[in-house]
Amino acid sequence: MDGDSRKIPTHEVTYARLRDMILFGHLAPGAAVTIQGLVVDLGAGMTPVREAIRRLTAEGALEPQGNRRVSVPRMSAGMLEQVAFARLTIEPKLSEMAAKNLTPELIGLLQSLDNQVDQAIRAGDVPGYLEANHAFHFCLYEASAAPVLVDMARSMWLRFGPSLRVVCARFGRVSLPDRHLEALAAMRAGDGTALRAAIERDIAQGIEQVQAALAQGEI
Amino acid sequence: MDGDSRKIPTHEVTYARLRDMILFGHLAPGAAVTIQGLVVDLGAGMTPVREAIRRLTAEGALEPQGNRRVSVPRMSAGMLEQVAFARLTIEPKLSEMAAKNLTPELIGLLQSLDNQVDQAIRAGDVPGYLEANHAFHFCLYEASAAPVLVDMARSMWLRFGPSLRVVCARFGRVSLPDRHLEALAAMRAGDGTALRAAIERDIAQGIEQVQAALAQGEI
DNA sequence: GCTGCGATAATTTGATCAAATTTCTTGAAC
DNA sequence: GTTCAAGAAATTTGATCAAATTATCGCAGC
Repeated sequence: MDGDSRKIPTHEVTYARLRDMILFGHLAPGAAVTIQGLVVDLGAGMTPVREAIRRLTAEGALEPQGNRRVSVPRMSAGMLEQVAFARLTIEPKLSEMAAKNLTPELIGLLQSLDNQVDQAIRAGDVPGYLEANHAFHFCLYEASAAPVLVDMARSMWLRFGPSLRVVCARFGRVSLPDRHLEALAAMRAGDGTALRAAIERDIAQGIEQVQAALAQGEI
Repeated sequence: MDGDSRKIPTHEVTYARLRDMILFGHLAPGAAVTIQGLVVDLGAGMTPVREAIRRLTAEGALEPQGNRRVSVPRMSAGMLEQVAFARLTIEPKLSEMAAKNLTPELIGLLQSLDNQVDQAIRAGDVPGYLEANHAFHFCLYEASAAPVLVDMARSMWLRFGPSLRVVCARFGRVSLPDRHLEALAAMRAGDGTALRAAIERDIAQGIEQVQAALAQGEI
């Protein structure tokens, strides 16, 4: 029962939980992240919490404030520009590399993940949308067999995460044409170049959302 | 006043020391990195050592072995390809961005760092060369005011580090034309495009060194 | 406005527990 | 009698926790 929950160490679980909180916009930009706070909230010991915070700080998901405090970074225009450049460089490349390794089974899995994305959008289920969208992208990227570049993409998504909560607030106002359909069509056709282009447009669209929110001072 | 030795926390110092050991090729690829070993070697407590290892693992500088041990990653052809792509994407971009912010004082500092590089090469001082070369590149990159991309570059250099010890063994056999001179000339001329090109060639040259060593089974 | 005091939180240590690896032993088969 | 292998003890190393220490911040008093 709880014997197998013992298999996976506490600091890994704690890391995963804190990471997902950041990744899916549950933590506001600028919010303080304290060790003792997380010890209480997550019910973990001090050492696992420390490690989770350190790891995420190293990944750029959290920001040291100088005076040994840590907080969720605020997005600025400059940061967004850098993240946009990195994402638009790395992720299309990953897509193209993945195209060579896609099997019918994997494409089927990606299709079902995209169905979950659509379903979440129709249901207005924002957390569900974010998780399914993340799963879709990284399921594809991991097929690239390029762990170094996937790590870089993960870091960029973590820097993006806190801003998602404001983008979510725009959901009602802005339509989201689904680039994933183009991507899936390219996968089935075995067309790496088209897949790359579809992913590139998908990313550019997401970045524009955040850029617009930023310009309107919603972040 | 001199209480500043206590100002900077132990885990930061420990992190910096371990990072430099990796960055400058003092640790062999595949070598085991144990907490207790570092506790003895670095004379630090267990918690600071743990944190240093976690941070560096998150940065890709160390590799978990599955059975909760960590080791220095071995470079493979696939890894090298990914690191090469990332470096050749990020670092020329950083150079071009930095070009806009270079002051005469900064160019002077970079010139003196390059002098240290030359001096170390002439003296056959390998550690000195590695440190000065690193300082030159990141002094330039930090002028870009793009901390996100600089972090990515740092991570790539850390993945490169362990391979440097074998590249160093080739020093006697291979000549190293100095691309830094072209870079410095471009800086003085205020030519961002030329600076970008010079740095790109410098990086490509370094990668070719490792590629050649890898092909000959020296790693 | 500056200084010292108290509260809060981070840092660090050392001890203890758990997991994994290595080594040693034992027993059976040839 | 020798060899090999399975299993158990011992050692090494990692994980977690709780207590003691130290730094930082806010606030009162001068």
